[in-house]
Amino acid sequence: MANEKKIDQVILGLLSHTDMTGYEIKKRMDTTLSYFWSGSYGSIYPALKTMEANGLVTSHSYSQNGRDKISYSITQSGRDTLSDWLKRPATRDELHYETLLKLFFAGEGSPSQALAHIAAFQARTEEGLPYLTRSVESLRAIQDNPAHMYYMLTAMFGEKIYNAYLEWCEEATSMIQEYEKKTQNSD
Amino acid sequence: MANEKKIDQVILGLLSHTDMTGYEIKKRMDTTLSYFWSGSYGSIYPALKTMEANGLVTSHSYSQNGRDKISYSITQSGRDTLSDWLKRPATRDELHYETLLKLFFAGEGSPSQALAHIAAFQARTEEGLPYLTRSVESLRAIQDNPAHMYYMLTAMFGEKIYNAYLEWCEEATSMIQEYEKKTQNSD
DNA sequence: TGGCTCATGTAATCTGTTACATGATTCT
DNA sequence: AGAATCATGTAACAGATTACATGAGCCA
Repeated sequence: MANEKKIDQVILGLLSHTDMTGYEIKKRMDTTLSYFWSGSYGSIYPALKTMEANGLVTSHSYSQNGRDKISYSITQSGRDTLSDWLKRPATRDELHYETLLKLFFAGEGSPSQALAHIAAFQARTEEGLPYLTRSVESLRAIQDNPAHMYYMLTAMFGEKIYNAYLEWCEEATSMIQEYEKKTQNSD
Repeated sequence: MANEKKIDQVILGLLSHTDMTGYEIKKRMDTTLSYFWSGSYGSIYPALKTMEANGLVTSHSYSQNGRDKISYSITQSGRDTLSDWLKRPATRDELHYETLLKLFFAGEGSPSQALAHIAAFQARTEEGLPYLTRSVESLRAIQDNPAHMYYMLTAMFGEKIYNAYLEWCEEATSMIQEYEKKTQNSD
């Protein structure tokens, strides 16, 4: 009955803001949503087809700059579906930190490997943080629209945990380096 | 060639510390690893069977308190597989925060719904935090073993981000409440 | 006695990724 | 000219969850 497929809800949510093509939806996931959601073309395009067949979205094809595009709009039925989903409590948050997993078992490897995993994680985080900081700043300025407040809140979440990541990276790195110094082990 | 199936690596990692039954592996995931990994019986038991067939683990059945158990041990081949995996960089961390998703689209719902999602997230976080704090404290005391340092580092990670979650929950809650006051909207 | 936890397991299903294919346009 | 990006899409596969089944022991 109730549509629980998450990818559908994400797409409906994005379309509730503005019309988009499948390609744009993917891009949006890779930027605005990247710190709390992800999805591939292989899930987006089929989901759009299915939802159109079910009357949750409509499409119209057009050409822009010589490129063929298919833009999707949310229907009232789609809005109702999204609204129903928003009413229900979140079932759970699915977090799979491969980095943490490798660190947890790092006793089977070497300290330098552990340091490398942390450094890679740190680099990725540092790369993503400026985008979040900019988002928070620009959204703080425009308080016209309730939706903008919610965007800001999620961006604030991202900014906060990214900063927590970076703090942790520094602490963890120096603890492992201390340990290396004490044991004088090479690998 | 190289075994990339994550559930296999998690199990090998746990077995690298000590022998365990499938049931114990599941329990461990739900406690020690819960803030960065999860898995179900439906993935654990079949993985154990397959890995036994491939010589990565061995099993022995016994009875304890009248209960039949199957305990698994990691083999040298299993350790090699784990070690190979630890050498390779983490491909990516998969984070799916359903809570954030519902908040991002909360403009299509009501402020009270948004507050409810945050409150539920806060409650779950508050429930899990004491376990992490205790883990960090007890692991800080025993610095005998490199493996313990890595456990502590992951627990520290959990503690840090859980505290960041809670800070954010308070900020987000009061911002939404401010907004509600300004607009005097009921839902 | 009834309900919960311990303990193992399977089948159906879901959901999604990866890798590929296609072809046009824009950038260098 | 060649590489990268825009843009859509599919097929094969991977990986995991859910729901169920079974049965024993423990607690109130």
